[in-house]
Amino acid sequence: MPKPTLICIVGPTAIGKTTLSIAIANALETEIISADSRQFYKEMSIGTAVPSSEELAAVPHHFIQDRSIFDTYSVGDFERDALRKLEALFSRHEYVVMVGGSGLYVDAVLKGLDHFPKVDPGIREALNEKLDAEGIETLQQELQEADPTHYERVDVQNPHRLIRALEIYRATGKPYSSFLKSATTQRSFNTVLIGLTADREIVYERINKRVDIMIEQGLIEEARTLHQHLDLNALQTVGYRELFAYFDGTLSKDEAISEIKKNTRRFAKRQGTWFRKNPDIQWFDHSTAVATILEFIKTKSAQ
RNA sequence: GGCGUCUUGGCCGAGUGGCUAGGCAGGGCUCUGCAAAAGCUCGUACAGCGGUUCGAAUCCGCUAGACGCCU
Repeated sequence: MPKPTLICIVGPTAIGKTTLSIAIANALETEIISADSRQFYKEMSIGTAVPSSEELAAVPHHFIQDRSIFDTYSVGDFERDALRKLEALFSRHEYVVMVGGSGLYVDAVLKGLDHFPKVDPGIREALNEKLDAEGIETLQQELQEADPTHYERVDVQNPHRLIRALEIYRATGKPYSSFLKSATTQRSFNTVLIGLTADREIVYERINKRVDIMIEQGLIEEARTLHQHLDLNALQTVGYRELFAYFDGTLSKDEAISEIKKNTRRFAKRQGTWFRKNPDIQWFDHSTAVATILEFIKTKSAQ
């Protein structure tokens, strides 16, 4: 029996991934797994541009708004859940489509992460407090002593990276670097990676337009209901934080909206940086006919 | 037509003879459980031409453009 195929669609935000994924899933009579780190949350819809109810009705979707902003969820959880889901789906489908703009989440499913133990959230809290109270130097110092190998490699200016390495060390007593196996994980499925792209100006235009539409659809009202939860990780999200700043009086409404556009543009740029370095991606212009892409998928998966 | 003021990188903006402000926008990049996060990094521009000077964005002249006032 041949290996099943995971068709993975990536690309910058607002390029049209959702539409393409539905067309392809439809043509192949299969289902869609979302690899979007913000569309998991049921409390957010407008700002995360989740598929519309018509789109969701057209093709079964997974990992769309299936948990709450109050849950803690990370790439590791997603890798595990997605693989389990894929196994189930591949028992009835030859193809499954995965779409998403979250590079790390996509890579977790495709290439796998090394296994790290669960860390008590209190440890991270303590590290964050240490950062606030004593500054980043103290974290750098601690890591230099605990894990000189990783200290050499990590971006020591980046508190997130420092804290991750230290929380593993504090939780296990073993250096973060000792968990890195960097062995390429074998998957039980083949992968066809499709990147959607367009000239920068076009992407930016689409982003600007989409933000205006989100505002028309009631993003401000949606954000207002979530304002009280602004500290939650799920709400460290473009489109919400800027509006929280507006509610708090730091920004005017118009400023908040143009900040959302700017931050979304920057996000798209970072997505580009991430995906560009993956040589396995076959890029298509966003105007490419679905039939052309389907043909590519068929040829590629037959190899 | 006359007189005066102004002209700095995509934008804003400091700088009044030597030591290449700064901000924003934009670009490039990093990345193994906070990832729509977090972090790193990149700009020798002074309207044009000529002159003074060892040396000019800074001084002088002409030209062009903008603005203002006068006739």
